[in-house]
Amino acid sequence: MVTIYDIAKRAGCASSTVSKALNNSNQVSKKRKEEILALAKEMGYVPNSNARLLKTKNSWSIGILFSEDLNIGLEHHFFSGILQEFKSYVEALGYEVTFVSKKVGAQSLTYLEWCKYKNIDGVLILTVDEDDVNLKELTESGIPIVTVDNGLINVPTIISDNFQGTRMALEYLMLKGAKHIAHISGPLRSFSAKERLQGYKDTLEKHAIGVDEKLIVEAYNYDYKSGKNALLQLIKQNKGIPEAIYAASDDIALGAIIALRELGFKVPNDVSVIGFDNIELTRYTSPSLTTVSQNKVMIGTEAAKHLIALINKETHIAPGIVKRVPVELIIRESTK
Amino acid sequence: MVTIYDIAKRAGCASSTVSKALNNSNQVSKKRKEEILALAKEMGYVPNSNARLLKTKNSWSIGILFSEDLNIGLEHHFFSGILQEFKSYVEALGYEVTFVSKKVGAQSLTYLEWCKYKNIDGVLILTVDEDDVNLKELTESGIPIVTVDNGLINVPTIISDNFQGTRMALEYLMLKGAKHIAHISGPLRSFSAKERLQGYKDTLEKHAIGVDEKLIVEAYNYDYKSGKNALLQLIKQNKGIPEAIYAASDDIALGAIIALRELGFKVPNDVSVIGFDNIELTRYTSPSLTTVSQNKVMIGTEAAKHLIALINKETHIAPGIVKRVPVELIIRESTK
DNA sequence: AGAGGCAACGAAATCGATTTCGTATTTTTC
DNA sequence: GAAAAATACGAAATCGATTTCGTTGCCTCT
Repeated sequence: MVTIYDIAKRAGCASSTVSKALNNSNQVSKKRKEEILALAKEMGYVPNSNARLLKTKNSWSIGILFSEDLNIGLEHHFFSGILQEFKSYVEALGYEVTFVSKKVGAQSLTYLEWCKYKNIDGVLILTVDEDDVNLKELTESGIPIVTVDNGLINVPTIISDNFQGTRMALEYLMLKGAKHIAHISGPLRSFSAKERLQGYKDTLEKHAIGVDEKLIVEAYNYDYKSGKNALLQLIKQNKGIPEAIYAASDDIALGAIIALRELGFKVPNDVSVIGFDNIELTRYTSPSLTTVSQNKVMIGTEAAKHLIALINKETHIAPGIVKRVPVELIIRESTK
Repeated sequence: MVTIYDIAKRAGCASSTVSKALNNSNQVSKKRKEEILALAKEMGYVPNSNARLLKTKNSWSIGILFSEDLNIGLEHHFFSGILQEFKSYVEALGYEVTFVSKKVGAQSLTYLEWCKYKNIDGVLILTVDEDDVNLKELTESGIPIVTVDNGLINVPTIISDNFQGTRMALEYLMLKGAKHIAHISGPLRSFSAKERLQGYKDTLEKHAIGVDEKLIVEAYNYDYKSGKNALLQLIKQNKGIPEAIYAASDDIALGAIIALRELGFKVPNDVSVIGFDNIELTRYTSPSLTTVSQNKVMIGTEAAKHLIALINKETHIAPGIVKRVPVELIIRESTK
């Protein structure tokens, strides 16, 4: 490993001069600079981040909190899509993105300890167990943090406009003549699931339609199987199928459609179904799915922008929802 | 930030003693150790990774090379699934996982420079542009590296058994009576696509069936649209449809099925289709897809194991394929 | 009792950068 | 041409850990 001392020796100057030259300080003459830069290149010099950061602190690195304790992995297109955009944005600014861990070698650390240990500049919370005892310590530490699609107290949050999306979905179904619209909600430990359920109730109310609790079922998870089970439950509860179903996610909607098909019902002829997410494949299913599209690109980008602003102290920590990202209704074949 | 000096002051001893106590050295008495540990906890001491690594080198961190130059993002279930497993495995051992970048602040670096700068212990190459000029420099640097599903020269590779998978798919179709089996290959710049194409030719040969070039088309990408286009091309080339199609990925297969349906053909009655990957939703499509399942869990885990072994020098760098991960044929409704 | 060995600790060097401050040289100003 | 100011550089401190090596005191053994 070649160091600034090696360069200094060959250049016949002090290491401090080399450091200044490499940092383009105006305390060193143009001639010297060029000479030192050339030498550094020739000798294959690469700075040592540890030595540098020991002095300068700010690490140019951002931690991603992606807890696997929940059943949501990186495979989940929604989160991985957001992460992708977030990563692109911050990397272009010169930040490294790294996963927040709980261990270093044999030693266990809390999230906060790990972040301090690594001198992390900021954290994006993607998924996390809200009851994790170590979470609060982190969110109250003063380290810049943002989160997406989450109901974390005191953390700036970027989230889709679940109310607007729900309203658009329901009003579209109403426009097409549906009177009794069921809702398969997401698991209600999820913040977005709660918002969509609330949006469902609000919209019905707005249209002077009473909420029929029998028309609401909760899916156990955001996946196909839960969608299937929820649909069976829905039918049992109502002794038949409603005219239309608004599901809290595409996976749930697709699961419900499969179940409907197995029971001999036709979508959309017997029942219309709307999902939420607009995952890519919903264009290709049969029938293709009418759904509320979440803007992963914008969510990821806005999260990045906000976090960077916090890091640069261009904004202060405003707990709660700092940005509602608009959604879009994509009309396809699963609604008539 | 509390340092070992702060602790030393309160404990009435030297900083070196504190360091030894924290590292459980046997050069310090049990009584002192306990006293210092207690103080450290009370004072909220967290070590400084930069100071530590400056002396000790090994960083306990592993870089992920995930180039976005290709059209493959983190959303791609295959790669994100592998990453997920890899991450779990190495994090449990105390490694941090971080994305290899090309910038630090305003400064641009090559992959290798970045890894040296960060003192990275090892690298997993997930996706990368094989023609990137900076890639060779990295792979020849001597830093422990593994890659998956790739044809990188001189890099230990973990990959699915594409030959076995292809043979199983084709022999199943033959068993069901298909004589003329077409192949929609993946983009041939992809290593796996090449292997699957070769497997196709080998298997036909083994069964004394001549290879009909008209029955082979290359999809432009691993996605639905390319599958659709490839199918149209296939029909044009053959002035009709073959009895069966073996597609190099599920996305391609689904695209082909959509195209077939739009043209009025029934799957599997008019034509059988087999995919490759076993992405989760293929169980739920209509018809559900017969496919060759790739074992993402095993690929991710094996890649992790191999990289750790390289880091610990328990094995030496063996360029080329170090592990063929078995695949499995999942029979569903898209074949008759 | 004296030699040898061990346990427990501290002083100081070290890792590789950045940064402050002092000094010598050159340039500007009146 | 002398004083003032700007420029270019180096010495040394610093960041916060680890590690080597030397020193002390105490115990053991003959």
